[in-house]
Amino acid sequence: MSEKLIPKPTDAELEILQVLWDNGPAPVRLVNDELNKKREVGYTTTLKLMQIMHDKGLVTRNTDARSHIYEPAIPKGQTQQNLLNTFVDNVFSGSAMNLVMQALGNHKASKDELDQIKALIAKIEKSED
Amino acid sequence: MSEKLIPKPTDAELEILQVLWDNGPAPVRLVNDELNKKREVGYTTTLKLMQIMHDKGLVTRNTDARSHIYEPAIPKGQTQQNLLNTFVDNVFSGSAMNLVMQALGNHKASKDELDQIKALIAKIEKSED
DNA sequence: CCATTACTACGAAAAAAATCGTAGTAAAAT
DNA sequence: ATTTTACTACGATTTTTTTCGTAGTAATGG
Repeated sequence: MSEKLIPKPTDAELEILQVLWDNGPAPVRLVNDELNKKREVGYTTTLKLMQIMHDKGLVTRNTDARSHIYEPAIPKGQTQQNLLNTFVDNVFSGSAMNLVMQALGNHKASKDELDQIKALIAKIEKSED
Repeated sequence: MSEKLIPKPTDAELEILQVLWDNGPAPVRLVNDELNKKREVGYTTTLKLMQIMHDKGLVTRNTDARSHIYEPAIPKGQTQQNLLNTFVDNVFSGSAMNLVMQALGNHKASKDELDQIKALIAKIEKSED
């Protein structure tokens, strides 16, 4: 028991998680450098955020070395799924299908991608018999 | 010039927009009643938010009658699309297909829904020749 | 009429999120 | 060994979002 509830990451926190997912475990310096490729952020801002994320349980860290190494506490896919569920509720009144239709309709998908989706659908249909 | 940029609605603002989209143009009272079916919110809170939304250009209003009638300034589908784009960028690194796959994979879709998607895909494929 | 009710306007407080400066200290460089 | 550099810690500020109280006023009912 005492399952600690890990909160939904905020937008700024999500940016940091993206860097960690893409680059693997990393120190603040690297994360901050990555963020600064997109927009200007102070080092201590990033540091503070990552410390907060650690408090919240969004990341774990190894403090053996002087520069602490952070990594996501929750796998990318699972976090995406959580955020997706909330988003579907908030924006599409809970209808994932509406979201899919809208996403499919407005982003142009390549033939490969469409094939992938068809394959996935086929798989779902098969497993549902 | 001076194209007024309409900002992304916040979460609380989105709840209000949902009510307006579902119910059509409505006064604050109705919106607040609807919100209170889900959670407790004070009337003046809702009023203030809707006034702010009006300032931001998210809603228009008719002030002829004593109780002002609000309506969304932007159609539901377009707002959903905007939010979807931001969400895809933030959470799926810009890949709408990844999002679709995840949404399809984890929400169980009914046969009808899958058929709808297949039809949509077929349509997309046809139009792409 | 007068009292009650139902609105809007608006300031301001409370809460949540993001940003940064300063202090302290270990490591590295000279 | 002294200076410079590179970190963490942490308080505090700023910005954004959400919430609400109070005041003023038009409409409504008795």
